[in-house]
Amino acid sequence: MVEISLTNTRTRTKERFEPIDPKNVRVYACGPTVYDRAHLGNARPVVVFDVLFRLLRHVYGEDAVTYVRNFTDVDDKINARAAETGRPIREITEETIGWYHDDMDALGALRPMHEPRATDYIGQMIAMIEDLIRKGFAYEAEGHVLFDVRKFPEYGKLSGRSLDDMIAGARVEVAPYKRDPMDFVLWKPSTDDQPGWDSPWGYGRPGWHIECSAMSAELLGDVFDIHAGGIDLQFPHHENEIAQSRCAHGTEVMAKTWLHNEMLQVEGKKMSKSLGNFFTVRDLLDQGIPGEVIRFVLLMTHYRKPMDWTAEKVREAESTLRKWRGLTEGIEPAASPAPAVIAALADDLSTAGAIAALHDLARAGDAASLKASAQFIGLLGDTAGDWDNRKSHRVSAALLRLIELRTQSRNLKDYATADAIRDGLGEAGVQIVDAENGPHVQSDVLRLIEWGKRAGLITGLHSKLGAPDHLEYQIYDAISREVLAKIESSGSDQ
RNA sequence: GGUGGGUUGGCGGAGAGGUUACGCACCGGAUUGCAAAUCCGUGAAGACCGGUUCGAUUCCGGUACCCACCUCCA
Repeated sequence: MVEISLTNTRTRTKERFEPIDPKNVRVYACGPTVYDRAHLGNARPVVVFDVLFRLLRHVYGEDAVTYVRNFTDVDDKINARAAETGRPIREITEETIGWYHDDMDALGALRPMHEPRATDYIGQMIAMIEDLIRKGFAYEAEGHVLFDVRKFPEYGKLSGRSLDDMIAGARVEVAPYKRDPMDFVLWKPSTDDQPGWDSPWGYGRPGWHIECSAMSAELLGDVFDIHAGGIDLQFPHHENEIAQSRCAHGTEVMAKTWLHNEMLQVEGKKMSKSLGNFFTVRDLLDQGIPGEVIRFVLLMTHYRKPMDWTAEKVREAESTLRKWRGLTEGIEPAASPAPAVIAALADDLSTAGAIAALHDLARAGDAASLKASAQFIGLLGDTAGDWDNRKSHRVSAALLRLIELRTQSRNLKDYATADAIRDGLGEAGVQIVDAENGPHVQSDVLRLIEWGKRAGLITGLHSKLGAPDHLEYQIYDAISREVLAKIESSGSDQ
């Protein structure tokens, strides 16, 4: 049996992972609030914990792992989006969930077994809140129900803070009805135009944190194996979840192991709308960066380190994958992934180590093992990386004509024209490569994007409404026409 | 102010108290009309200051700098 070790944020140590029940290993990951397209930062935990899911299934058996990831579909950001667009909340959340599935599927992430929506668990949340009030951990005040943090001495333990420190550094104004400034909302009143449900405390809606406590208890039990999420959720979200769940259930822990991934940066800076470096997964896919390449880049960096998204990494990932795809084309994958890859992943999910092991396999020429191992972490799949087989979609009449012209020129040893064609296309990152079986086109996605922007074919980054169709085709066609015009005009001069 | 994380060769990024990480880029060679790809090969490192040790990039202490969180956030 492979031994998995994981860095447990709760104990701040790397520990050997031992499931509570090896026949049913239970994992909960905090999912998205569904009001907009998933941005790249949302994708990191999805991909990282997808690898964890795959590893657990490998070690304990396909049917021995229960993986839950929620959708938060009641939230003030959603209300705001509804108010600003005039659309019904349900329509927005449904649409966003559909987008989320599309985008995460494109990254090769397996769907969890359960994807509960908060609004389907309002009853359980109300029951849990009643329980907390009954046990003296929560109180009602002015239509709100609040958790009384002073009743839970271990509050702050997960994030290593003391209540007094937090109060000293707090920058929020404190609602007057709170007994302690750090008390947080379990239930709050709704106005008629806000989503709400009838409750013992009147018409209202749940606070942010209670949903995860209610849903994880319902689907995984009072105590489960792993709770995962971004490090930014450690406080207050996870701290509050722990307080609610442990006090309601009277348990020593909520989850045995807590995993937190570090944040994502873009070109060395925090991704933010104001810096203009904010983009969604869909933006990248639409620009022609394959989901597999995005996945590879996300896996290049260990999950507990801040990861920087750079153009250079995209280029490197693409070239590596192209190489491996060439090496494994038509090869039947081995029966199981290489032990070195499993060993790397078992060591606190070292995806960078696993990639290094894949490089070893590639260098050794073990294509079957490379393919099996890469597929194990969601790479070199038949569909997820469907990006090298799209050549036919890109080829327009103008491009065909150019390729033909160049072949003719080469046959006539008119290398000046032949090279002018290749260099011209090269301007936009479109490359003609002479292989044994004839010329074919390849593209440098980043240069393609750059050229597309300059030519006005790509406008704006944050595409909420989906991409224009065949953006790549348009760029290919545009540069081809440009080069063709140049070649033909210089030809007629002679 | 509080809490947590980081600092490795041109870039990315690992492990291990003493033996080449690895990848990309670069450089040299083979191959190619030229490229691309491929193959072979050479270089190059561990923020700073102390300590422990026969020996530290790897352990301990301190300093500097960077980042995140403390407010919705993966």
